Amino acid sequence: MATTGKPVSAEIEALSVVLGTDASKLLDPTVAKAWIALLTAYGRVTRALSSELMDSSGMSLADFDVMAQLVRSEEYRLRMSELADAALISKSGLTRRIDRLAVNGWVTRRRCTEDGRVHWATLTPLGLRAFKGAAPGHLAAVADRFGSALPASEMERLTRDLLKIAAKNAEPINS
Amino acid sequence: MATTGKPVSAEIEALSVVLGTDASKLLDPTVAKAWIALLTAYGRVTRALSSELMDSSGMSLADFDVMAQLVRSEEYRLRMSELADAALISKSGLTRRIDRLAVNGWVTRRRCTEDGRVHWATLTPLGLRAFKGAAPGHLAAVADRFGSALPASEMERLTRDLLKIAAKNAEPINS
DNA sequence: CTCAGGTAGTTGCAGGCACAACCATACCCC
DNA sequence: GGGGTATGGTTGTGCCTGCAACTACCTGAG
Repeated sequence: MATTGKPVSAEIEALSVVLGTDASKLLDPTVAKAWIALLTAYGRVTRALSSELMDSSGMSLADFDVMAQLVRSEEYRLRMSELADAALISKSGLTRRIDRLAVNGWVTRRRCTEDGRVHWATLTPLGLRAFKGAAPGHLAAVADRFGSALPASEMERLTRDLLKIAAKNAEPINS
Repeated sequence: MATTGKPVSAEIEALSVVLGTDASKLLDPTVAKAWIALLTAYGRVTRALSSELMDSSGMSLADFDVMAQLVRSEEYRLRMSELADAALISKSGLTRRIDRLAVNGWVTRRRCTEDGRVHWATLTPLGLRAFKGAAPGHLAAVADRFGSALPASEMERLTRDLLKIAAKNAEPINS
């Protein structure tokens, strides 16, 4: 997902005066702190990973995600919409991403002969090589910047908590 | 990245085949799961909050952050660079954001008389009213979508873990 | 056979982000 | 004072995002 850092939210404390009501009734300070921590951690890690990957391999984080999905697919190919769902981006976003990947020669787009609406995005041998070149460094960077911060047991708990949050907000990207 | 519903272990396996080495040596599956959970949770929550805030108050998440910083400031004003640091965005990003906020009449930008390099961004009465109108709903949305997913003790642990991750990646946005 | 309705994908548009180069001002030191 | 250097902001560029409107195509009901 993506890429460059998104906005980071501000402190929510000290708003009580302005709002005229006790802001802590609107948002528990404990929650506010956690929220800011999430935004900060996400922003810093993704910013760093994104620029490292771009520098080392010339691909964006989103490029990597898309190619990773193709790598794990049957025959290195997926339909556009499957791919969009798998990479958690919008259909239009994927169209443009595939455009760029195609320019690099990393992916081809071909119309499906059986169903003319469908287009297959297929990883090329060149794309596979690019991915192989990028993956070790990128995975190591994730391990370093994110994975090494917590012991395994804590990491598992973090995962459970984050998935609970994600589950509370389950809405498909592409409606 | 990849946030499919499929198990991460499968992903690691597929990568192992392609990479020719054991991918789990590059990235522990536990870490991979946590990383994907982080991306998913962040993406879903921010997307939802962003569109809710935009629909209800016509401001972006980043607009809200910037205005929140001004609200908590002395005399509702900050220098551009202070504000950029506080809102965790780049200087250029802030310049353009203030442009837009100024068009709405929510913020003014004035040159400092004592130091001609400095510009003060000041929240207008109109901006304050807009913020007051937006804040309760937005804070409630954060509480609902994020805060209600975990009990307080778990939320505190989550905060600690996320801050550890953030600390591992401490790099200023504006160099 | 045909036409309405659904599905797959692309495009127009509006915006968001950061980096690097750039301009203006201030400051300091000779 | 004049020139080098640091600081504060803005601009140029390029990439990213998603929604809504649109085209192309398939499919099932009549």
